[in-house]
Amino acid sequence: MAKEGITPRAKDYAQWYLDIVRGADLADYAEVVRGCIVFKPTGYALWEAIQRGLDERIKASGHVNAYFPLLIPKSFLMKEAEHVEGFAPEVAEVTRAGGQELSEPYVIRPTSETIIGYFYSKWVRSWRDLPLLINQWANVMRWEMRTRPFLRTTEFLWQEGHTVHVDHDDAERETLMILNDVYADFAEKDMALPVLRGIKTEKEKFAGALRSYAIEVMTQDGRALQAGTSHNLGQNFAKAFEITYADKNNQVQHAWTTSWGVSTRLIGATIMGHSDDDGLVLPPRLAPIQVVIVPIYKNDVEKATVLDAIDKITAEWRGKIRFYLDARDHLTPGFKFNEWELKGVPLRMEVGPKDVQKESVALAPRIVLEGSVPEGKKPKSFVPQAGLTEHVSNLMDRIQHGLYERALKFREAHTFQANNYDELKGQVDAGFVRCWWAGSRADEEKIQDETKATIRVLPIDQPGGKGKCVYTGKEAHTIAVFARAY
RNA sequence: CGGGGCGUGGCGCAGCCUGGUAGCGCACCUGCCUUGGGAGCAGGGGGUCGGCCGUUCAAAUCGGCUCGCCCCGACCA
Repeated sequence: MAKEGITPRAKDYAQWYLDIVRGADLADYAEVVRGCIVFKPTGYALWEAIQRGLDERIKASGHVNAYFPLLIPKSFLMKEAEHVEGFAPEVAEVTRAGGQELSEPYVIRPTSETIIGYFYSKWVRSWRDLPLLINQWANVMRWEMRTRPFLRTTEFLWQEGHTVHVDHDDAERETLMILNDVYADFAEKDMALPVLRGIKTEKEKFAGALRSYAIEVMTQDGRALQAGTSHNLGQNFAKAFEITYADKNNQVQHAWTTSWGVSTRLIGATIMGHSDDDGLVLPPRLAPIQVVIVPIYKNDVEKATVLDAIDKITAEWRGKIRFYLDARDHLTPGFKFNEWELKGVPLRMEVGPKDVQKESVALAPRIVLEGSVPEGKKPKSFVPQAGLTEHVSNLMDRIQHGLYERALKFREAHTFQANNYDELKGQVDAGFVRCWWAGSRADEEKIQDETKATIRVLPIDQPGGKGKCVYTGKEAHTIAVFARAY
């Protein structure tokens, strides 16, 4: 039942993804600028919805927004050894401006720890200045070898939070609070995507961090997509940039910093997590258009009465339901049905002459809901106009929850337990693999060479107890989750 | 950056091997007619064939260089 021009997932998942991006009109390749995309209005509207949900949570937890320069003196990037090593290969430099060579080149920010660190060192003097809780919405640039719309582009949009704390524990609390109360909460409630929360291994952690945490989403081909990261930077950047404060005993201390970010990759996560062979599927809380209305009529008289009925029906929707009336005259209803399914609108409402007569409307959810008509037939139900606003609002909730449950079931069905390395090798192409782990960084690298899979996280929720390491056979106290990553 | 594939109206493609004034489907425009799951008919507009250089009387077609895109791999949010 795939739409024209949409490659079925089972045939070619990568091509399916690109077909959705193009078909739903989310982005255009910026073919004149390597690795970049244009966020078209629908794609950008998704980003705006993501910004709203996150910004609300970021501010509710005491942070404020600010903005730092796009250009960073190259020397700044060099100050934290591990950080340089991690980012050097992918930074773009500005060496010439104003018609002459610059005495010191700037780099275009790949992330802003360094320049923000410089300013924080000026702003922080006393323990009374802490915690310093600032977030920035910005674009960044990383010269990646291979790009993919939303998932990895040379330039991308994100938010990066940068905070300063008095000690390790306070920084750690912040790092975890962001992971749980901001990122995981947003992903699960607004994006309807279940996330796996955990700690990154040494091999996968942020360049320059003491410890990195992440939320990981499972895509429909069973791979892992890092959807957000939160880092306890320890005193590494505080030392590199001399962020110090006088404590209560007037002793000068190096501060502890954190940073955390999510990017336009979340748009890719939403696409990969929910969409199907008919096109994009959007969770109602994120959808720029929640209900599309398709009027049905045969002549001008019918058209007038139908549009009039729609006006009355939607009069009380403003501010409650985001809807759009597709009044294009030259297209048949059937064409519109398919087009809006491709664009992922959660609910379609049809209003025709029969509905006007019977004071009903036809409602067709984008996904099959629990307890409705099984696969094959597209579910469409006729409901009375009386009480419709509430009915539609309820449907939005049911679709939102339905999406979450569907994604969760999928993840559970594609999460395996490996007791030995052979099992892991066999399972890792199909999904997440949980196993006991006591290996080294070198062991992890060897596994990556042999299976393409890496440890995505050491889950925060550990079962306790002990077992045999999947690779070394040694006694292990930690469960790791392996997967192939995007 | 390595291996593979591909650049021809907005989109998808044919034409290239064997050089000779650029074609098809969809989309678009106009009109009629239709409209509860991708309607029909008629008329019409739109492309210096990714770019540059070369071979030739003549290049979408042959040769060289270059740019870009897609897939696979190494790097990454």
